[in-house]
Amino acid sequence: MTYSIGQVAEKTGLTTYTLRYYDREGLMPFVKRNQAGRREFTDANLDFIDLITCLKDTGMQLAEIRHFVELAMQGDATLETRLNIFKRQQQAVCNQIKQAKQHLAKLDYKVRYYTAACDAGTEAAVSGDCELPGQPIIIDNQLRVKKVKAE
Amino acid sequence: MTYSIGQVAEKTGLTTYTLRYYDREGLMPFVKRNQAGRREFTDANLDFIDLITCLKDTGMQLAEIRHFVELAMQGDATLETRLNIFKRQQQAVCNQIKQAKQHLAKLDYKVRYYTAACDAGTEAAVSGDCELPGQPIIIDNQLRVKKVKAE
DNA sequence: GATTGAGTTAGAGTATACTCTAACTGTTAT
DNA sequence: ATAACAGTTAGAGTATACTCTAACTCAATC
Repeated sequence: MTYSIGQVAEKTGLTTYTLRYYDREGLMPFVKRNQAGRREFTDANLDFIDLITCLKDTGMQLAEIRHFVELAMQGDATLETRLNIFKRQQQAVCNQIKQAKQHLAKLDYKVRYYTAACDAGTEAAVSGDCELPGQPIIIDNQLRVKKVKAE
Repeated sequence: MTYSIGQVAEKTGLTTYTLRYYDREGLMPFVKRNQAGRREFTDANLDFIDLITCLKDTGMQLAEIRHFVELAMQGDATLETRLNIFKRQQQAVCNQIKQAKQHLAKLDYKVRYYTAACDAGTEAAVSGDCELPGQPIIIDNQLRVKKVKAE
């Protein structure tokens, strides 16, 4: 079972332009052609494209990915180099997740801050340094624009 | 206390080129100039630059960030819009973390796979579809290149 | 007062990753 | 056999985010 470039585009979500671009950039030297010169992708090829996508999405540049592909084409002699590439990328993604969580903490604070400000009707009523996620948000009821309902 | 553009570059890790570029792109309309026309950054400005960096690092484009800055400059009338921007970005980062974790699972599998392959000396000895993280990695000792020490 | 150093601008150049166009070819349906 | 369609290439164009250069200004030091 093989797939045309259009079918692969559908399956992967990449455009045919992008797939041909990747091929030209040396990211897919394993894709065979039929007698008419058209690409015929196998299931193994699709798996490899998924891997390329994984590496790209985790911040690896196309040039580095091409390098990895070249190593993979050379067979067992490059096993250790490839292992190290994955170890490095693994570490990189761990750091990315750590950083993303820090960013998320900041965004969480901003949401709480702006929720309080919306509630009060003005930023002036909301205390504190917007940049300190740990800090409690205090509303100065004197400065409210929208009045609070008495209980 | 104010800081020159060079001091801000040191503090933030951005280059002076980048800081001026951001200013030109309308990301820092709040930065004041001294009588000589030089930028004078306040601590509040530094905090805002940190926020810009947070938004950029979580995938927001400079054009969107400029839009947010414009809203912020308009004051309380845009509080809700700004709240919604942060809510959307919060959700975006959650998804990014989820995706990164999936990528990491794939990379973890690759590391285990290549570790086994390095150990065996050849990929041929390592079983299974490299693309299925759940699958156990089995080594065919018949195909080993480096022999295992007998116990 | 000249030099050094850090700032200013406008605008050109670069890197990366696509994205599209034009001209052409081979396969399939009418 | 002709039209429609999906593929092919080389090469140009675009988007985004910087990155640098040139020419100039201002403040401080020798």
